[in-house]
Amino acid sequence: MEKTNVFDVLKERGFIQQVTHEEELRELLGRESVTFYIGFDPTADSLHVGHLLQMIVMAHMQKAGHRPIALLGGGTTMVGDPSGRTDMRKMLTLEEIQSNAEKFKVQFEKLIDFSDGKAIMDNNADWLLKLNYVEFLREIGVHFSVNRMLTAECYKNRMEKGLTFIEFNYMLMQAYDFLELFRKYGCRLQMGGDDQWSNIIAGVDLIRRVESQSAYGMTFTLLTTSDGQKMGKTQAGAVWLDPNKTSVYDFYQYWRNIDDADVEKCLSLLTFLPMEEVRRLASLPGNEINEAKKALAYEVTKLVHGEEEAQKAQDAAEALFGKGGNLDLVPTTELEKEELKNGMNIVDLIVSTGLVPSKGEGRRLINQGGLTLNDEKVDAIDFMVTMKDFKDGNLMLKKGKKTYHRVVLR
RNA sequence: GGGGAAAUACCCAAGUGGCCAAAGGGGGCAGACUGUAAAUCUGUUGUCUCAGACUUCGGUGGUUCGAAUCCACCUUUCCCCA
Repeated sequence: MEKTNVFDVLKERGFIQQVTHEEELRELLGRESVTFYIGFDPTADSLHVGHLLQMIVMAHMQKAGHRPIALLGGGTTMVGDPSGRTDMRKMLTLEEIQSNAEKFKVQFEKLIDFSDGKAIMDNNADWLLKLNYVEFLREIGVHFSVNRMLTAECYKNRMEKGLTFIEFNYMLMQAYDFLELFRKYGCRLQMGGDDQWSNIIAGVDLIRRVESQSAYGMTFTLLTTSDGQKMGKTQAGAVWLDPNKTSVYDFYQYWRNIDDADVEKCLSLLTFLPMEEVRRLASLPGNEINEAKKALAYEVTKLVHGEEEAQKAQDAAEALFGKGGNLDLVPTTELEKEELKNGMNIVDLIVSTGLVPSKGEGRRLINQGGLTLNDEKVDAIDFMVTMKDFKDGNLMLKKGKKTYHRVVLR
């Protein structure tokens, strides 16, 4: 059977947004093993859902026999990418950046096989931090036209809000990264989110100019909801891949609750389910679409947290919303028996579990009829919780329709 | 370097001496309707020992019985000129 070109796979699944030299690149990918890179700026101590998409692309590419380089932006983060934002990035210290980079590594390894040189991880701090300013300007700077840079999409909105010189340089640094990786590993292709387009073509042009060799760029669609919002944001902030920052249960629930309109997109971009299956699931009518959401939640959770955890999350969800099942992964707070001896005010309890951030909100929640304790609506803010409310040492709180929290006695 | 404008709650944005915990919108949360969806409608949205009290309008001082509102200085941002 003829091997499918990974280019076509990416295209069919809807990843590709923009490509340089489309025909040429497709042919190259079909012909030989290509080393490519995607950069990740360690601006936070965990990757999030937006990065997941990029990791999945790397995995698709690796499966097709290409060699990924996950480039940690230890150097570029010192400067800050102005693309896609209207304000300046917070400056991070070198220590913060390096510590974040370490955490990224662990998360990459879940999706990408770094054994036997099948994939590479590098950090641009290694070459960017020791650059000599004048040399850099003479070698790299000469190839950039400011006039042209100013017309780049990524600087457009910054022209109104203000752009500092340090950020303006980001593009040169990223272009230089590509050149460096080309020289070091023969890297021919840079991929990234669509907001990286300007930076990517800068690198492609630089290699073509300096080395007179062909280099390519490709961007993916940004993960957005049907109404154009960036996906992976909740009221509590980003959805993180680190289970300590976003619990596995919450992670599962995030996907389980995705809009109908976004199900197909997510399935095709964030899972490895075959496209026939994706289409079948996405076209389920009416409330059967929930099956697709379950599949999505399970698959994505499995990719990030492993099969066992995904199963537990699913069990927990079944237990809460359906019947039976294992409650292990439901968010839980432990309470000392001592603390309940004289009863505990319900408002204090929900604040201490983190279900609500303040007592004021707790009272409001109860007054509006939004709190349920063991399937019974709590109707008084002075309700006292006592030992009697625990069944087998368990007490189940529900905020609104679907936020559950378990309290167990120790 | 010179001139001008601005900083308000999660975000945008009104408010120019007491009636301001601060309009309006967005967002969030909850209720109804549902399919753990969307849309829609309703309520709510500083903190606390919620009757009442306390802390908020870039910062620090000042004027005043009383300041988000007036004054001084500081910080930051933007615009125009060089």
